[in-house]
Amino acid sequence: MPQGLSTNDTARLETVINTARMVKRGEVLFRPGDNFDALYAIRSGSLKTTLTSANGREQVMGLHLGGDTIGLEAFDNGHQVCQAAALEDSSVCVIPQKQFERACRENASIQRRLSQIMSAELVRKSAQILILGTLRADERVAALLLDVSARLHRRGYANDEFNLRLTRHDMGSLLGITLETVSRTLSRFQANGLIETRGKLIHIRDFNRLLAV
Amino acid sequence: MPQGLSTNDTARLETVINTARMVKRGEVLFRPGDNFDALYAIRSGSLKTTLTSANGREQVMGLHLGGDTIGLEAFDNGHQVCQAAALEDSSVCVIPQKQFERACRENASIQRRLSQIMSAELVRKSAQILILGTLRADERVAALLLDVSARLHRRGYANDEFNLRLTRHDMGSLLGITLETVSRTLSRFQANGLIETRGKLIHIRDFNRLLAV
DNA sequence: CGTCACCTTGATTCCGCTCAAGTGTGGTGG
DNA sequence: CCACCACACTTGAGCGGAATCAAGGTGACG
Repeated sequence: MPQGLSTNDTARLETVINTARMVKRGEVLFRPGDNFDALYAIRSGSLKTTLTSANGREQVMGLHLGGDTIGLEAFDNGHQVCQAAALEDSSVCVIPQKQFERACRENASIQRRLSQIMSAELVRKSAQILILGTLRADERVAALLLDVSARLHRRGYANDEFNLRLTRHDMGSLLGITLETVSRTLSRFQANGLIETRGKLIHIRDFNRLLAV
Repeated sequence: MPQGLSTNDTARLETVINTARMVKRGEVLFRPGDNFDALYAIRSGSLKTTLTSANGREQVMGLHLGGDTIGLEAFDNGHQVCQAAALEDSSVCVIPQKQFERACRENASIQRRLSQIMSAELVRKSAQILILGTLRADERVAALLLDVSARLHRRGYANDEFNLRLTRHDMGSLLGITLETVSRTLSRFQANGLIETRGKLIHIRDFNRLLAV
């Protein structure tokens, strides 16, 4: 969140981020319709956001890792639109909306940073639309693995081995395919030596061939 | 754009929006990689935004009508990520980024309005992800027709008849299906009395059955 | 009035879904 | 600590919806 801010601006930001909150695995951080009283910056762990349509179908909108900020959709009409649930025991920074808005008003850098974060989220969603609109099943799975790998790498973790806390069902929902297709695709990737999996643990063995779809 | 702003705030906003620009049908307003020097508020007409992936597949990201603001993704890294092209002769307000940022700094209402616009765009993209991830072809086509209808209605136009300037190909791309499927679906809707079409002109005859997928 | 892009409709193919059965596996309570 | 149980995962068989391939038809514009 403080990325690109000076030490002074970061200090100002920290005055509004006074509380951390634990979210246990499976616990829901916010639901559609909740009042917009805070943004949440993920400190550790991972969450998924989901949206359920009128006819009851659930779609996983995103997988969110440490460093991500969630709840941004609520600026629109003052209410949350997604549901956010923890995939593992996680810790989030609570950023009270009122105080954060004041900070934005007083500090142009923080304000610009907010625009940047929201814009980055727009880009992320655009990428997801591209995946859902143009890729075949195996390409989607490869794209997910490479995306998670790159995001972890950017945060200083190993990029070739990680725990993907999503279930096969959630991965399928995120990618617009069924859990069976996800499972089969991962099995095939493993058979072809692209990856190794053991349950939720994923080891990428051949980045080039995974990139080549 | 000035929605929800006081007359004073609107006046302040208008000081930065000094130029209108015509964009002829087929003309490109901005491209991926262009420097972020302005946002664009659509005054009249319609545009499409598209994104082309590394392997050359093009995805229509959105259909943008009068009142919409485009170019918001560029806050992320200072460059445009989508391509915006006019679907018909259109007019857009040019909002120079530098001056707009100053206005945001000086005027908290304008700043809040920016957050709101970006958030609304996040919600719109979420809805598109939901469509691409969960709906079948005929449901997607129905969703598009109803979405356009509702947006026009909100702007005071008739909600049961409109000109959809997208080609079948673009509609298909937007919805993640092929142009043939779009064409067949529209024909079937017409045969069943849900709509009437004559080329790009669309007349909705039965909202209820269209809603019922 | 000819040309070109867009659209419609049909035939066939195939990718991913559905249905089904069996195999882990982690969390809980005895 | 172990046994159990619910839930998650894997794999197979068959089907179906949408893609692909193909062949006209339609309309806008110079």
